[in-house]
Amino acid sequence: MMQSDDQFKKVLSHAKEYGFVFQSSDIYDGLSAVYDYGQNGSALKNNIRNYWWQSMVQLNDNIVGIDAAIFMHPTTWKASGHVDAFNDPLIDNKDSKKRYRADVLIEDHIAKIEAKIDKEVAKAAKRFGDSFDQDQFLATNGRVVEYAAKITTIQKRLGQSLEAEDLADVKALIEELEIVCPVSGSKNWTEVKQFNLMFGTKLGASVEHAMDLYLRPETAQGIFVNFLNVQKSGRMKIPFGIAQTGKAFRNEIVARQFIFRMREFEQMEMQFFVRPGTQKEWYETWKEKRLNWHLSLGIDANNFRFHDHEKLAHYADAASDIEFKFPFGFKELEGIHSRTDFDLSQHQKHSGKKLQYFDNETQEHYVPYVVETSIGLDRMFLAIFSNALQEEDLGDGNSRTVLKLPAILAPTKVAVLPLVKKDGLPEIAQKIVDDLKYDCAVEFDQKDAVGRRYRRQDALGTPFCITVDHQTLDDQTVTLRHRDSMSQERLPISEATQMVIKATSLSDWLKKL
RNA sequence: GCGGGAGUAGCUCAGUUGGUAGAGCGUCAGCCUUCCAAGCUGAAUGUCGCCGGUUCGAACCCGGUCUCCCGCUCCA
Repeated sequence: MMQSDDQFKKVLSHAKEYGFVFQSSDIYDGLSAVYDYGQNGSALKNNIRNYWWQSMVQLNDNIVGIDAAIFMHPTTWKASGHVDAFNDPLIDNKDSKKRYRADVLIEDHIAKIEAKIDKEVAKAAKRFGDSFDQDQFLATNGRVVEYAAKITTIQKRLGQSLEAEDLADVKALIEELEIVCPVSGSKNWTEVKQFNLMFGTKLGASVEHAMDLYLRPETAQGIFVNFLNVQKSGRMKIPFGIAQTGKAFRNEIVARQFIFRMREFEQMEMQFFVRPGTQKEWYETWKEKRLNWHLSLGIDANNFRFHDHEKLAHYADAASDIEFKFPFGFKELEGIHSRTDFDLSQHQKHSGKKLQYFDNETQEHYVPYVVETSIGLDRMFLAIFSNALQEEDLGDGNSRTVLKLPAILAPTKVAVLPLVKKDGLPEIAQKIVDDLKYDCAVEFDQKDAVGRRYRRQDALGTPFCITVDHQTLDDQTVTLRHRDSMSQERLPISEATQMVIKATSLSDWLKKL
């Protein structure tokens, strides 16, 4: 645990020191749970996004990409369920310091009353034996009728209070029912507070004509509302997928752990539309495909595990997370969910537009089922970055800090270094840089001893260094130095540059998928 | 949001009972010319997170506030 904390701290300070991640609005003391990507971080993030996009959209001829707007029609969020589900009345117990959803607390109380009714019924059934008429008993037994009436009253009042957003009355109800905290047993409650997980804003310049909008809390809905547009204009045949990357926003009560849980974050999602009844096999297929994608980046398989959900959200018939071993433990990196036809059906209902597909094979219309893969780009960044950052013991009493990023993801692919700053070596090195920059991200560095420059590039994750020395003047060869092994090989300039270009181009990596 | 810890140079951190700031590394300029961070010379960088209070005087004491870390809580 201690070790993990230390590792996490190193990740934080390394990210800042080497221009990967800065806190947002740093000079104004920062903004809670919002981060900016720096010169190297944005390059790494773009590379991750690009690798995902290529392996989804380019490699699969039945998956296409879109880029939907962040603003969406407000009804979208009613249909998706976010307006209700992302709106929780919460209450704290001052003694146990535990937080509860106020409505759940009251519903638990109702469940206790229901348990009492069940008990009465059971007792009566035992007493009367075969002649017991349960319906009649429920309607006539004084105690049971009283309980039932009480439940109805509570439910009605809770419903009215929540509907009117009368939070004071919700608290009053909790007090009147003498609900105690399950942990402390006390009735020492705070006020009920409303937490809305969606960010609201206004469309329209004048206040009276403004329309309430939300910043999207997930990108998936942009895909669902465009289902028919894409299917028809792209002549897509089921099964097919729509991929999208983009920002989403959640007003988290608590956002922590660096870029793991941010208020503004980026998702990479693919919604795969399938014939009803085939969702299970597609779900399994995508679980496997997605894990393979992660493994293709060369990260140890022991850092990944599946976590199958036992408690499913109301829209899902299967759900699993790919968890990654972050410095603070195994946490969700990607979700693979079988979402049934819930989303499309909901949008069909709320919009009044048919969102159906005619299947020529089966000669029938249906609302497709959806298998979703949804990964957090920022989480992927953190996974890659924290896994790559290593303090390596060189065995001779020295150690080095090295960022072992997959070559295709590294912000800079190669640094070109003149061994010394004279004798025309810098000019040759600069020439190599100028030739290489059309093919990959390349850097020039002539400051300090060459060993120190190697270490600097190690810390930035640059996979290759090309060093120009005096021999280069004679025979046009250079030293190609490899980041991970620290080994060197002597090669003609053109061979060295071709090797770098090949090792850092996507195609060889994509072929492994 | 609650509880605990923390905030001093780019990074890691010192700073004695209150007397207006230091180190190492890094950065920059120059010298040296050497294939794995440690040679030489010189330099820059802080309103000690912010605001207020106590005091002749605050990095230090007190209050508030912002931010970060840990635990709870929440997590489609």
